[in-house]
Amino acid sequence: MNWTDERVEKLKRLWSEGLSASQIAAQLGGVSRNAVIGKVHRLNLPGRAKAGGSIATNRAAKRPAAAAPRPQTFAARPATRPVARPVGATALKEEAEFEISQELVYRPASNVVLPISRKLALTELTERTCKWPVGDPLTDEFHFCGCESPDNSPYCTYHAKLAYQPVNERRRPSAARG
DNA sequence: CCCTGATTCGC
DNA sequence: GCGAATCAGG
Repeated sequence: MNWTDERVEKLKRLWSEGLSASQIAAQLGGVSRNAVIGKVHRLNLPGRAKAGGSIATNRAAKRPAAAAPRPQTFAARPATRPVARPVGATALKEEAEFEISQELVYRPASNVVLPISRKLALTELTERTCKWPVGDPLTDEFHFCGCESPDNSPYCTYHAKLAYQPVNERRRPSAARG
């Protein structure tokens, strides 16, 4: 993944908007935050005052990302009857949930930077956009990640890494030692 | 420890 | 020029 003019411009824009290097790396895809920082310096872009400097800046910059629809817990509650949920839900929906029920609930790994979903519809996807589905296909909220996907990957860097992990497969509590 | 950017240095 | 490794800080 090389620094095309396009990507450099995006880098400049996001950097000037105050996104952190790791955030920018997530948006660009295919590069590490170190790569972003290195490039920023080579471009002689204005730095961030002092290292870690104003975290306030970073926090503020992050907010939009948080506001964006987190690729929220995308999977599915077990067949155990849907808890209290807006019952606009149809029988069809319940059926769908039943079929995919694996007793798995996916959540983003804690140490992974979420890309900001571009919320593309199916018809808006191209070969270069992440095709990771977000949300419930039976609602209007449903969309695709749409972030730039590196290489020939169908997914952005984040989703390609399978950042989603089944909660119940994470870290056994004890495995006691001694 | 989590995160941040800064710097170094082999490639 | 690039970016992993490392450093220094919040």
